[in-house]
Amino acid sequence: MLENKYDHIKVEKDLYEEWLKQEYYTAGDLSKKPYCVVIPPPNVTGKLHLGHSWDNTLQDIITRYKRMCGFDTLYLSGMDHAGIATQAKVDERLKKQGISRYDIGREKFLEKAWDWKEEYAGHIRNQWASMGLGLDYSRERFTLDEGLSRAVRKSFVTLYKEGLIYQGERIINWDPQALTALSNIEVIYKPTKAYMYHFYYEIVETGQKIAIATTRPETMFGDVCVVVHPDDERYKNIVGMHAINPANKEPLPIITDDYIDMEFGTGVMKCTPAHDPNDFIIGEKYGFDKPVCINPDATMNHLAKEYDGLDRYECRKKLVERITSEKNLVKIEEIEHNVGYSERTDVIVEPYLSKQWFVKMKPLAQEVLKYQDDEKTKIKFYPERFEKTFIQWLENIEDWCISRQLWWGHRIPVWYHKETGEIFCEMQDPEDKENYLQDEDVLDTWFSSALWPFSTLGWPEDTEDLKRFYPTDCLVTGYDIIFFWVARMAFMARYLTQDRPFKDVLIHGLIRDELGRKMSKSLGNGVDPEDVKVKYGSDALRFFLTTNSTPGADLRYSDTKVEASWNFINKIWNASKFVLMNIENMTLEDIRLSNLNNIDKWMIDKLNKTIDSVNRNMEKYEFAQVGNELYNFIWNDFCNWYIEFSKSTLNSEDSVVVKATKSTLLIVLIDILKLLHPFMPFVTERIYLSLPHKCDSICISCWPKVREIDTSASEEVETMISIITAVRALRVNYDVKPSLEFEITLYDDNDNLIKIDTEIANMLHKLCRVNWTNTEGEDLIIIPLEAGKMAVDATQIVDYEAEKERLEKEKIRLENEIKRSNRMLGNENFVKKAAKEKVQMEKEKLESYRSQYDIIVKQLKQVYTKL
RNA sequence: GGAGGUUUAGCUCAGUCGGGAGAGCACCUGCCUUACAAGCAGGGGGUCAGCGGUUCAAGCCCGUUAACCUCCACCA
Repeated sequence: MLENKYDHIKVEKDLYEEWLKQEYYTAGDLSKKPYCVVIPPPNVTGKLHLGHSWDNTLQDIITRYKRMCGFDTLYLSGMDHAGIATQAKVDERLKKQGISRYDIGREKFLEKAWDWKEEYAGHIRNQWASMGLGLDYSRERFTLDEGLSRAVRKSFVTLYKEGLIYQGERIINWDPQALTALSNIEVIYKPTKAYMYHFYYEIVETGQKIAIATTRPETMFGDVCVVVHPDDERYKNIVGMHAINPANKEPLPIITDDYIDMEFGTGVMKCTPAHDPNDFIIGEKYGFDKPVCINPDATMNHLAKEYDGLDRYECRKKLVERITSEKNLVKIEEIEHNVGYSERTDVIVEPYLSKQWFVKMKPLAQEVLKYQDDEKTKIKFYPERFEKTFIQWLENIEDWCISRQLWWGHRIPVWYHKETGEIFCEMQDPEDKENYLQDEDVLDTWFSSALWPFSTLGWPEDTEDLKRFYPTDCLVTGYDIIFFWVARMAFMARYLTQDRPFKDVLIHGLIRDELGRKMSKSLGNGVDPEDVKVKYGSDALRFFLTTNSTPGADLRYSDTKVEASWNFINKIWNASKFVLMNIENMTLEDIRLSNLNNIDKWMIDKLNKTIDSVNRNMEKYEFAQVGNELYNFIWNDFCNWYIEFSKSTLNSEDSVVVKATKSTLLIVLIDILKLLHPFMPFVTERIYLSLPHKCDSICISCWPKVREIDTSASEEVETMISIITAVRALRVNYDVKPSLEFEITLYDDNDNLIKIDTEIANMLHKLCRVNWTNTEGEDLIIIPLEAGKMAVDATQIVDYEAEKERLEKEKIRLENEIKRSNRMLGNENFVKKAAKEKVQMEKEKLESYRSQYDIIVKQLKQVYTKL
């Protein structure tokens, strides 16, 4: 038996441990068709936030649904080492102990990092457990584990041998705090206040002065030339001459290139090949040196002469002061422009010339784009529009800088011969190791993430899991990491496995606070999922997260909406209690779908329609739609109507009638629990296990199926429902004494008497004290119903004033409807062009309105005589 | 500069095939009816952002304007 009150803490307790013990989520039933979702591996940097809860719940809903539909379902568990992020956390922890990672060295540092990983992996698993995720822990992977490291090495070696990974000296984004290179997408551009400094450069040959502007004066120590546009009349005379760099007094050759925008600034640009990507291209083109004047930690080097060792901004300040004192300052302009910041450390990124490893992207991207054209090989995006984002990025892709100057990560599998410098890159380490030095760098953390869907299944080994579950079926992730992750998995999978990594991608948005702001640490507006779980339970949180937005849209967290979800669960709890109280010890085996009365049949019919629609929407990942559907079905059809009806039938003396209704109650309840289970696994399991039948967990039960049922009486039941609604309204509108019984008659649209089933007539009497008569009288209130109309004996209803008001309102409504209908039918084009059924329907409507109108007018006349 | 999104009830959002505008919360009225007052019953509340077009018919399709929000690329 269920507890009297729904207590989410008690309900959710202990169930998860049992599920794991029974291995419900361990895939491997070879008699079934496979279905696979891999978890986007969370970073082992900290606790999971509400965004994870959302992401994971979506995956869990999909896999629970598929499992119940009879698939051998694998929801694969795993975590990400998150290179730079984790290293920063471990650094921070060491710093608190007064240690730097350089004090303890690479090996010791890595030990600390592994400790950190173990600790946070535990937290993460606890959070997964409290969310109820049906993960297969027997296959759990970590991006730095042995198998995945082999996959990473295999990929690197393969790509390297094919020439798709290369080492190059290029301008990269340098994080001067983390002291590592970054890829383009790890740089966040933010509008920032800055100054544009205009300086005079003296022409050596003529002594004249020209003005050149820069936002980063400290890089002037790395300048190699001055560039103007070849068509610029203003500077024609000085091309080929030299300008004195006011920073170091070196003469700079003046050259021309049509890269220059004559409209911008003074139309003259200084060129710093080692510190600006565009300048780099020019430097290459004309064969200039590329002097580096800034150190990795953003201090100046010897080229800056007296500023050697100074921080880049300190140097800027001092240099500007000096140039000003030398009267070479034209002006300082305050501007706002986009400045790149490191995604992880939030320091300003320095464009920096350095030797790094890159993945050649064009050929890899091309391959994905080709496959994307074919329905059979493409990755299908839900919603579709994100495919465009994905494609556009691939079409404009730049090479990917994959080396990082960190310790926590996959060490680049490249050795340099100590004498010859020759590169060794194989699956095995070099045999004469003592003659080689391994590359110090590690790989971008996204390199291993890019292999996730197949590396976790055993690739590069041709394992059973890989054969069975790959390509995976659905990937769920936020739109913010389409570039970071989805695109990279796509091209790695194409290249290394000659397949797509997954068939579908379900994209969701960002979670926001009540005011629509992004949840962030700095705003302190984050909502901790653990708090929500304590207050409302996981089930309520899950239902809220997955039924309150459409795919791809952002979601606002709302306490009152989680509360509404809780209320819904409470409703289910109470309805279940009612069913359990009334079925006594009836078991599943006692259920018979025979001898159902019309109302029972109507209920099953409604259930069938709900199952049908839920199935369609589940396949499309339209979970909000499913949620809405189930909410309406359960709260309105089942609780408000059927349970109320059943209270009367359950009192019947006829045991056949009682048994049929009990069967229906039980059938519908069980199916409701199953339909809801993917959304709210705990409460549905708790109730399911309380049912008097021998059964295993609802987790491994069968998804509901539509039942054959006679639906001929459904319409009649719908009519009954509309009669009850109308009578209730009458009682309120006319302020009728509760004891008063109504005498009513029912007509169809052609004024023919409708005979009503005794069972339904009895129900009407019980539920709203309505008597069924065929009397025709003068004093009738006519109420239109969905189908036909209802006449109520009004002799006992005294308030003619109210009746007049109601009728007048009704008259106006009907007049308008008739006008509208006439307009449509009077329109030749409508009659000619619209679908025949539509025209016919409209004609019938008009008929109905007219007859209703006539009655209302008659009624009104009568009412006026009474006033 | 390029791309995408949003605009529907007081608030948060649905609205699938173009064919009588919906839900939750909030609000008003009446009820402790033996599953549930976290509930039941009844009710009020909309120029579907503006303008134009296509169509017999537009919240939905096309164009345009406005406001807001993302993403991408970034210029000395």
